[in-house]
Amino acid sequence: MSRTPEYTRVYNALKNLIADGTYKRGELLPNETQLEEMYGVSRTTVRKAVSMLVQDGLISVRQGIGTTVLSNKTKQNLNYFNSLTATLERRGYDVGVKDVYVTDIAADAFLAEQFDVELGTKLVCVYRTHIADGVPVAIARNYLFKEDVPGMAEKKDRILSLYRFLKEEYGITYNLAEDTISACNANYEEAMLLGVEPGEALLTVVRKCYTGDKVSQLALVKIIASRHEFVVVTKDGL
Amino acid sequence: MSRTPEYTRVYNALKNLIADGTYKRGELLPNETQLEEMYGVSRTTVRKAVSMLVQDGLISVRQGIGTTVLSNKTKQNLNYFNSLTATLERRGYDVGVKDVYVTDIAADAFLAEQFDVELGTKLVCVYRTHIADGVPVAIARNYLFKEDVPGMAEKKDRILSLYRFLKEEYGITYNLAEDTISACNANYEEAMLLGVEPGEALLTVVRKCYTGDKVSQLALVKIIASRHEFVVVTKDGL
DNA sequence: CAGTGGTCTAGACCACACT
DNA sequence: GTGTGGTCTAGACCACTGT
Repeated sequence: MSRTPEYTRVYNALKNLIADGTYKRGELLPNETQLEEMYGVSRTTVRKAVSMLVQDGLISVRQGIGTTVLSNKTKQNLNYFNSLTATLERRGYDVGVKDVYVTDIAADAFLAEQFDVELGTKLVCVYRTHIADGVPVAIARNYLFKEDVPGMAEKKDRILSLYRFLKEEYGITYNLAEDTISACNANYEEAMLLGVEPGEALLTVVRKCYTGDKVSQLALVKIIASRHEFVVVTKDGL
Repeated sequence: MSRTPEYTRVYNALKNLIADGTYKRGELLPNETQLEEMYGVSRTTVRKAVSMLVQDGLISVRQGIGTTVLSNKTKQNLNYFNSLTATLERRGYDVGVKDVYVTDIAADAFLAEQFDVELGTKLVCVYRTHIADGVPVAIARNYLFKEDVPGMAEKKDRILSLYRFLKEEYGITYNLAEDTISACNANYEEAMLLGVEPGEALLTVVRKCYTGDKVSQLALVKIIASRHEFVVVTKDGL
């Protein structure tokens, strides 16, 4: 019961045992009672760790049968909310941004609705082009409340992962994100920035980040589809 | 403790109270102890129901503060795994399929790897064009094991929602799905089937459905991006 | 400080899958 | 029947937030 929860310890331990082949694909994990004993925790804690592995797509749990290993590859799936930078880094790319531009802006009708504020509310918009291994992969616009990030324009050169930057410089974190994923054809400007032909398919993500009950960041990201994909693991349902 | 779990009862009750405005946007829900008393259940059960509402994007939970209502709109988000048909129906479209074609096929290298079976394993492929309000929205290919769906070709006219069909005709259900979402430009054939220009952006979804630890269905779906989007709600993380 | 959610325990009984 | 995960309880203490 130290700083990190017990279920995190159990989760990491099991993830490692799956990664190193101690539990192989198609094999059953020890049952819940055995896991309780192995790690000296209660069933609640075991079940929390197991459900995290399910979210990772690493195991499958079936009542009456047991828990089987599906894969030994740690996947960078989007059930957790991660920045584009972090996702690309985990895939082994050398990640960077270029053409960072920070400007003040007043909320138009679209932004006012998204943030649920008055028209004209003072916002800051951060434009960036994401690079992986030297070539563009995505263009992003992030909108923030001006009052939340005083003096941001002067610090723009320090922005690589925006989420990390906001946390370190301003102590801003988010507890919930809602991603809306669709696609579009690149227009002329987007194509030039990304180095592709106009009309090429782009993945679009609109991300609303909540601090508490308030939308405190809105991100519009367009990603070259041939260089990126999202993985979502779901269970139950029809 | 009847057929439906208690947390489902609590979840639905709270969802209704949010939908009808008893708990309004920005307001706090009763705390966990109060909810225990209101519904006569333990804290574990309350927390399970609350976590389901978080997954729906309806509420936000903050330690030390409480549980606040974010929205009163029931969203059709993709944290639960649903068929395209079900999602479109919930949006109020009049849904159908056309050009259903069922054929036997032998696993090629790609399919053999996806299903983790030998090259040449006997599969069935179902081709369909999804229609909403009379116009095409998506084309889908679903691959199944031939042995799992004997005589399927003769029943093809009864397929509307494939998932419902498989459940009712063959008792097939899935306990896990892994969706990989990206985008592409429509080629000539796809454009003709969907009634769009070649090159138009399409959302692509590769869905692996698991029965236990085995991939038992693979779906390749291409959706007109301007008519569809995915919503994913996530919490925590960086 | 008081009040909130976050974590955890020990134990119980139910529902499902296989033999 | 036996063994698995699924649900649930009652209670405890920790960590964070605001006053």
